[in-house]
Amino acid sequence: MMNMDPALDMQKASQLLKLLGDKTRLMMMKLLQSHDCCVCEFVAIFNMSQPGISQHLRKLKDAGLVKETRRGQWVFYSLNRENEYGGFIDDLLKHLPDQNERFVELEAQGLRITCE
Amino acid sequence: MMNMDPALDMQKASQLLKLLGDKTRLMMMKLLQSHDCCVCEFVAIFNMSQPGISQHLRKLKDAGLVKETRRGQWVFYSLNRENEYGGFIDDLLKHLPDQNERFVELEAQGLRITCE
DNA sequence: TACATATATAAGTACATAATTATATAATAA
DNA sequence: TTATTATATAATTATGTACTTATATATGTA
Repeated sequence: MMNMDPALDMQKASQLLKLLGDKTRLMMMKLLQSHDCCVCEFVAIFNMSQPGISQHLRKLKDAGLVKETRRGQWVFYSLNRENEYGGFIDDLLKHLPDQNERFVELEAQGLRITCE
Repeated sequence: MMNMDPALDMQKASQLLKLLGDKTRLMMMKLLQSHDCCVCEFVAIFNMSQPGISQHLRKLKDAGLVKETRRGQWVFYSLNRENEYGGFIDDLLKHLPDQNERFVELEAQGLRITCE
């Protein structure tokens, strides 16, 4: 049978799984599947300090799973679709429950950043 | 879109990923996909003490991912195919490289336990 | 300019984790 | 029975991790 991730060895796979084996980071990835997010939105969603959020995002970025883009005073994070393990990650995330509700809540609180 | 694992919430998913985010346990699961294994075979495969192996197996068992069966003096471990998160686990493991080579090596060293 | 907002980094801390060695338990063989 | 093999558990230790608060940096605004 064809191996669809020839570069995904045990070492790399376990690193990725460890990274996603944290509830906050896993949910960040699921959220980013539907919307880009800035740091302050994550701070509003998770019950955690801003530095805590930034540190989780840094780990995801270091692993190549997300990208950051500054837009004005905000830094937006998005999935890195060019990541070589994207197929693995997608296959994993598709098993998780949709989190769009979180964005609806944000909107309701007026905390959604649109940033023209 | 249908969610195929209605019971797999973020909490549970991150627990499972953390469990598999260890190289030894991840490889154990991949090995068990093709062959049941007794503890001493794992000890021969991994460069780790016997208690270390037993402790990893315990965690996999506590999470319901594997089952144990005593056969004579050996305790064999196998995948728990009735596990409610089996679909998630399978989807994950299918991305990993086949490990049958390890069993070939074991056989060559005369360390494979067949246990009639 | 000075001030406010958004984000990142540094430092510290509590806790979790994965390994080890020592020991206990269970099955088998002599 | 005693000894041997296989496995599990207990105790310990070193390291890693996920937070926190404090501070630095960068952007935007008055």
